[in-house]
Amino acid sequence: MNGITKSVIKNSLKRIFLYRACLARLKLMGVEKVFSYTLASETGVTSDQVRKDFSEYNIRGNKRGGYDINGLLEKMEKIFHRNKDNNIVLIGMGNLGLALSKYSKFVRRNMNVVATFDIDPFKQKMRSGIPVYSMSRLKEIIDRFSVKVAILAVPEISAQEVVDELIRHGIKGIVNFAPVLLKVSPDVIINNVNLCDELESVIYYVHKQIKVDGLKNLELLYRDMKY
Amino acid sequence: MNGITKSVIKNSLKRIFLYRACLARLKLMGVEKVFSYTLASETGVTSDQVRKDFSEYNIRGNKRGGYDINGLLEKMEKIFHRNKDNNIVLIGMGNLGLALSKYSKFVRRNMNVVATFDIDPFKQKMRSGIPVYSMSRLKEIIDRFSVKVAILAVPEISAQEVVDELIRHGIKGIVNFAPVLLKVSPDVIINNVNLCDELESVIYYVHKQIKVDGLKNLELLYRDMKY
DNA sequence: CGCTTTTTGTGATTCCATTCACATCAATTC
DNA sequence: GAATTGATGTGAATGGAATCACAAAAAGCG
Ligand SMILES: NC(=O)c1ccc[n+]([C@@H]2O[C@H](COP(=O)([O-])OP(=O)(O)OC[C@H]3O[C@@H](n4cnc5c(N)ncnc54)[C@H](O)[C@@H]3O)[C@@H](O)[C@H]2O)c1
Ligand SMILES: NC(=O)c1ccc[n+]([C@@H]2O[C@H](COP(=O)([O-])OP(=O)(O)OC[C@H]3O[C@@H](n4cnc5c(N)ncnc54)[C@H](O)[C@@H]3O)[C@@H](O)[C@H]2O)c1
Repeated sequence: MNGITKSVIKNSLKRIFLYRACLARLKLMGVEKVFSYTLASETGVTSDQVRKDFSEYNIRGNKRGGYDINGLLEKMEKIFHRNKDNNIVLIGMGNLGLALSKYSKFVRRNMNVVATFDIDPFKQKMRSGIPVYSMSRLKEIIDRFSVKVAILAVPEISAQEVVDELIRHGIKGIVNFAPVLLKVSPDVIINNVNLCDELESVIYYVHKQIKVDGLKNLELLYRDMKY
Repeated sequence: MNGITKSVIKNSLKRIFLYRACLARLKLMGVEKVFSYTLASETGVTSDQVRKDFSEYNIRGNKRGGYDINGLLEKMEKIFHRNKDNNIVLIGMGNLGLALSKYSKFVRRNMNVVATFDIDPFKQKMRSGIPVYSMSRLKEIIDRFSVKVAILAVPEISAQEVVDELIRHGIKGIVNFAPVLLKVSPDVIINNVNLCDELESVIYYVHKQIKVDGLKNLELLYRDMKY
């Protein structure tokens, strides 16, 4: 039960999600076929990339005919196990947990938050939306709904102990919002989402960009001066 | 004002954030010096990686003596512009926006959400925490606080129009929670955070892992049968 | 049916991030 | 103060992901 776990989610997988979102939109618009370059320009990648990604996930189209949107979406559903329901538990019904529990897009993708848990008895009284249970019922619910994946939205300080408990009860994958590196055995998938870092990254690049723009202007100025 | 924007945040930068979080923890514990391999084992990377990353950001230590934690943290603060305040606006005070507006870690890192905005007059009446303004005051606030970065937590359907407005008023970087690809000019930094995808990735890898484990067991069985 | 056009699928190539290997430097020991 | 030890810092090697280039397949057309 140890070893730091970096989240290792492939870029190609993230792109596949992009393609799928795009395909769903096109389908709604009544489109039936796409070419790799259509998807490419919609998602901001190259058409080679699209085809290479499809190739990696064994998705194939019709030479010359492009791809059939329905077939493509079906294939993706199978790949992503969206044909079966995926039951999820959410731990920590604070600010973030509450927002996540109300997010309807999860359900629309067959990801059902079947129950939420909180240590705070006051939170357990909430009666709108998804039920909030005490931590003592964790095992019962995980077993009943064959839950394999959890969302963790508890404070930093409790994150590790909660994770240990989750794994003891059979959880195999966790989306972790607490800004700590969890120690788990390597067969457990951890995906760390650190919103502070995401924001700070943007600030960093914005400052850098402004500096670069500044330099560009300087260069222009210099060029002007030469002629 | 067009061109799809993928978020391009370097892994090395993300690791630097990891190191920093780790250093802050160590400092609290009263530690004053670290070696690259200390940081490495704490963050689950190799010590080469740590040194290479530091080298990329021009952070340098003492040969043989390792790194001085205070010096390191100061250097990082400078790199990340944490010595100055960074003013942020948050658009969309729905479920997610509300949670984010209450998140105290932003402030602790000198990232101040100076104001939030919502189109809904009802939301504008909220009087706890950060003020919620109507969109008509966007320009005024952005100018007054020299805001360069925004958090976007509005519905998918409004995301693009709000982004256009933000950029018109001088915003240069956006953390976008709406699951759409925003079209912006290439000098604007976009960081897309798609929580559905993050969750779905975990589900995908968990299923895959279970399959792999299954195979491993099969192999064991097979080996047992041979002898 | 064979020729042309169009798009896929993938080996070959390039590019970039990580890892390796070691020269360099600072501290410590004798 | 020379020798030794233990760390950094960085070019070189490696590996993996993105791009390129083109052969193969399907559709259309005379
Ligand atoms: N609020 C945000 O927008 C935000 C943004 C990014 C990251 N985060 C991170 O997400 C986590 C939750 O943030 P939050 O703002 O919702 O905090 P919060 O304090 O509002 O909520 C935490 C909840 O977890 C519960 N809890 C505490 N210990 C528990 C335990 N051992 N078992 C079960 N439940 C427990 C608490 O009762 C509380 O309801 C934190 O780690 C925070 O750093 C929050
Ligand atoms: N709730 C979540 O946990 C969650 C998780 C992941 C992603 N998201 C995404 O974040 C966004 C917000 O989600 P939410 O659950 O908070 O939705 P929500 O409907 O609760 O909140 C959206 C808010 O934006 C405001 N708004 C709408 N149009 C606007 C405009 N043109 N200008 C300013 N404000 C406007 C609305 O009045 C509302 O208060 C969505 O795109 C959603 O897909 C939400």
